[in-house]
Amino acid sequence: MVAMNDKFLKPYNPQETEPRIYKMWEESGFFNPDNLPARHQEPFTIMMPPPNVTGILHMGHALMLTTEDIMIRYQRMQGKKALWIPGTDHAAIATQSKVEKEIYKKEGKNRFELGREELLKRVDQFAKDSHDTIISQVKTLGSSCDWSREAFTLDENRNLAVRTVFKKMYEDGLIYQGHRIVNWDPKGQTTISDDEIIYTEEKTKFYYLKYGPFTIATARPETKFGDKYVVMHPEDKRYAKYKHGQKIDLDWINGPITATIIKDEVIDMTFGTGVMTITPWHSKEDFDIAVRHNLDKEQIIDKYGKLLPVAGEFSGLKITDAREKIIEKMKAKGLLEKEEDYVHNIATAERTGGKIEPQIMNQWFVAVNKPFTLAHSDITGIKSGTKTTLKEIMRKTVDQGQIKIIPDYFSKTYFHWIDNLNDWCISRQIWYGHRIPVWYRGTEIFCSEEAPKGDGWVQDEDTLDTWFSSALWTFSTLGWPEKTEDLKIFHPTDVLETGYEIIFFWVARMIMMTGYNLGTVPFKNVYFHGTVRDGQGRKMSKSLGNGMDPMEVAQKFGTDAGRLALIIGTAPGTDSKIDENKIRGYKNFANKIWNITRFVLTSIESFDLESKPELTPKDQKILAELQIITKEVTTDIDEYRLYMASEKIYHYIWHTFADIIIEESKGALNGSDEVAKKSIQYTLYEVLKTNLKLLHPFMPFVTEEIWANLPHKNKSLLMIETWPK
RNA sequence: GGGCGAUUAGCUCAGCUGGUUAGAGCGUACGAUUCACAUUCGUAAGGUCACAGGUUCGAUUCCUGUAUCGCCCACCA
Repeated sequence: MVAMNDKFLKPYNPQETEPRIYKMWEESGFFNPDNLPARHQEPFTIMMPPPNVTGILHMGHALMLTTEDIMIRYQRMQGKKALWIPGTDHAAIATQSKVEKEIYKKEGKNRFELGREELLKRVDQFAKDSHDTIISQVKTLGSSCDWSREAFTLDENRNLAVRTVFKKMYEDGLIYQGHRIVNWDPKGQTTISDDEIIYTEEKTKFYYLKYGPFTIATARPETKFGDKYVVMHPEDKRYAKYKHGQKIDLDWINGPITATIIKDEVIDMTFGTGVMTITPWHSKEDFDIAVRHNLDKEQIIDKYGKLLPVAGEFSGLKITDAREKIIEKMKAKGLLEKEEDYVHNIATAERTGGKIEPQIMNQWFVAVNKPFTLAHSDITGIKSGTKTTLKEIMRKTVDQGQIKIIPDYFSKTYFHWIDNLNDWCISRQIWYGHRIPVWYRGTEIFCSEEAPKGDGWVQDEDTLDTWFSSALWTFSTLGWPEKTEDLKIFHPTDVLETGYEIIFFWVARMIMMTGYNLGTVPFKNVYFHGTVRDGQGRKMSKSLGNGMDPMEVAQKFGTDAGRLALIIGTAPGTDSKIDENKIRGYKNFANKIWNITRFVLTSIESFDLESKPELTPKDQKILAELQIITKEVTTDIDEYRLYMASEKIYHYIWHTFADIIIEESKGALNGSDEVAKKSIQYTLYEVLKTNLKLLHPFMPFVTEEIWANLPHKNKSLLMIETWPK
């Protein structure tokens, strides 16, 4: 006799169930692969892309965590030694600027008034609070990750990894210091990398200025004070009478100067007047021209965005204030020929919104094209002990198929980026982050993991780009540079699951750093998920007020429902839309399977679970079809088609199991044929059990709760049950 | 300016390597339901698979071009 738990008489209650089940999982210890039963030998690893400690999780995080949890739960049930390491990211600039803004709002102080030590104290506290919130949210979403191995990109172990890598690359000449043109953010008071720039359209004036016998066009007259080179294309017939290197005296903004003619092929003869003057200190293109012809470079704008003494009477003015005044003066001097309206893209800093002012500064860079010897290599196409470059590592690993990108078309984007890649500026003039492990004493310079002995050494003030430590994530989380057992077992990892928007920031740099430090790949597969949008396809944002809080979803509909709503219909790499109706549908589905269980358990009350009755042909057919579905679902998950797998299970449970199998079972259940009755009782229970297993990775809570209340003996937690064949 | 992707039922999308009547979910319409279901079940609605060519015995599915939309990259002074 089988007694049904009374709880099935009421509708499924996710709010009560989910926290209780999560606690049970945690206490079981099975999130940690070391505690799994002996059959779990072959490793399967995912490193969680660490959420920034800048706030709370959004639906994008929920999609990420759900996708990864499905993969991990599935592999765990497949008998893999499944490891999913969770963590958080200090997100240097993002976090510091957020805290800075708050302090300024409340106390009216900027970071320089506060001081390095005090600011770091505040940021640390903020990061800690934020971390705690995030962790509890990750748990609410059902993530079966190993909390005993949790990591933070700025903790001691990760810092050691960073220092170790820096030193090694410094000694290999792959990290170098140099006066080069960088993206300076006057608002954030730091450099940023090319990838942290966002271009926004700006309407402005385009001025045509008389420069001796020439007319030059510019949108930025305030940078023109020091311009003493005038550049044109060598084949431009209009200017054929001027010779390269020729000197010309002319009257400029603040009086007479001597200009030098430069001929260079980068000039576009069709744009403007085909002539331009250059400002090498504040323009990448101009800088390149200056380097090519060995020209002088002069700084015009300081790091606060103010004009330097070279601007004469305009010295000390902010560039925006100076512009009009300069134009007035030029007009008065008769140097302004005409002005036009003009729309162009200006570079702004992603985090602060500051207008980027290129500057020549002494910064640290990673050389991506410089050859070095890779001592040990498991990378296809690069032999151990041969010369290679970081760029080649990035290219070969994907090109040769050692890393598979899903969906495949993103590899095109990836290669395109690599082709245009320049050296990576890694130093930042902010305080929150990994401090550069370099010390100076007079003209001496010292780089190592630890500070040098002796007096008078001063450490470099700068910190590293946050992506530097992120780039080490797959191996720094496993204990590198120690040669740990974990590293041996779990690396390379199996899947990197992340958003396509960080393919360059993170994915490429992980490949580069892992190739360089370990001579291998960080992961075998990259799975990109898309952006989660609202029901109308708009990006969720605070200003639109259309954001959806995963915690509210969990509260209102249950995490399981939210998970399924995020996964079904979401092919890798494509954006997905989600609204409450969709989630409500899957909440009903959770209740549907709850009721199916109720029906099945009521129907088998007289059945002996230990027996294996003779099956009717009809029931044999049902079980055979179930096996086909099982195979299809398994293949879909193996090939990362989670959206298909989940939909198939959903469809099978609702429209085959409930609508057909159960409906048609009623006759036999209520009939007098004992053989048919026993047969369908057995079949119903088998179908239920298999479906719970198939559904578990997708809807872990409701399935585990039902499983716990099934009457058969010798069962373990559903999360470590064997995946059906 | 360069690159990538999308265009399939009212809406949101599937359709993997080309093949009999092109699918799902939601929505809509009608009907049935206190017999597992804070409901559920059944039935239905007639989409030139953006457009134009091509390859093929045969294309929504492959190729070329066009149009519209979206995303990414980019130093046009």
